[in-house]
Amino acid sequence: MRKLLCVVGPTASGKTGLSVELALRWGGEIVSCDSVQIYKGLDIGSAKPTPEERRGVPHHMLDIMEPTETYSAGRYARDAGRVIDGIFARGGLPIVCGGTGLYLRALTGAMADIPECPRLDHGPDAYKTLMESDPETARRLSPGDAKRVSRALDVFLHTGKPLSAFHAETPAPKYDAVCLGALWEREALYERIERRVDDMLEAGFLDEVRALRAAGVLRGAPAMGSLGYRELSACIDGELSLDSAVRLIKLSTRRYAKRQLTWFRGQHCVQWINFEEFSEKASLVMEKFFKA
RNA sequence: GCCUCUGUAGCUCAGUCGGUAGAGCAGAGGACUGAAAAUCCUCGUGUCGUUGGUUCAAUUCCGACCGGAGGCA
Repeated sequence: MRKLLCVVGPTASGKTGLSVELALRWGGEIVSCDSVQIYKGLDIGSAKPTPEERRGVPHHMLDIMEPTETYSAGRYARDAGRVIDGIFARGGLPIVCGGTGLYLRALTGAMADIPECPRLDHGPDAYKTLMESDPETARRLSPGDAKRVSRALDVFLHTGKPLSAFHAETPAPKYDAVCLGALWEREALYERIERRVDDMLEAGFLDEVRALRAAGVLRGAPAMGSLGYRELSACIDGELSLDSAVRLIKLSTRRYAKRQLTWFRGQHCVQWINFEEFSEKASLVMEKFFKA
């Protein structure tokens, strides 16, 4: 199984800079693993690397979707997998960089092979229905977890096969992921988050959201549910003051970082490295990476 | 200076007709198989401002003191 180098961590942990450093030093290309940077026009608020930040390193999986389109972990696995195989084919070093845990799992850890299933509205008794059609999945899920309950029903109704059955046939992983995690003390990370939100506003985040709206991207569009875009849309529509919007963005971003930490802590492939020591420790890791 | 109100969890506040207390928010932990920056689950011990008194027992009643807010001079 092919080894795949990944740089992971919570938002604002400095993944972008670290991965570019690695790429410059070892001749790599960046494959973004970020569910928001996928979208065109979501630049400032998604902290998409600018041309200067990319420092001439090729970046993939950015700006491939319109903000009105729906993307998915499955499509990411397919699209990014093709890009990575292309890099390998020409003898390059792909470096996956991003904080979207599910996309990374879909890419490296394999995902059940399930056909596209249209999304349906299952009404208030969705959980009860699932209990009858796929009790195994129902037991696994909380009745309040509307999205997963709904997804499980979509799969069952469209394929006639319970989601749990698909999961049981999940294929083996495609890559052997070697993940470097950018480690921060919680408090320091939260400070970075707050400062970065301020910087984003300074850089014209609000205008970016206005421009998207003006271009016809509705509030309900998939991309607009992202952190910051959601709150600033509410602000533009007069439902929030800018101050409270900013406060909310900081709050929900901190929570997001916490969830990412929970996710990546559970991934055993992650080697955590203190951000300050990253550059020096990377050599050792890379040496080992290339050896075996 | 006098009067009134007030002091309980990191914050905003409930409450205990005397038997050592609980909500919201913040925070923490967890889950996660094609919406994932999404979605969901769990978690509340704190000298009840300090100090005397009454009482078997005081965060609760009484007094003094120390913060804070307002009112009258």
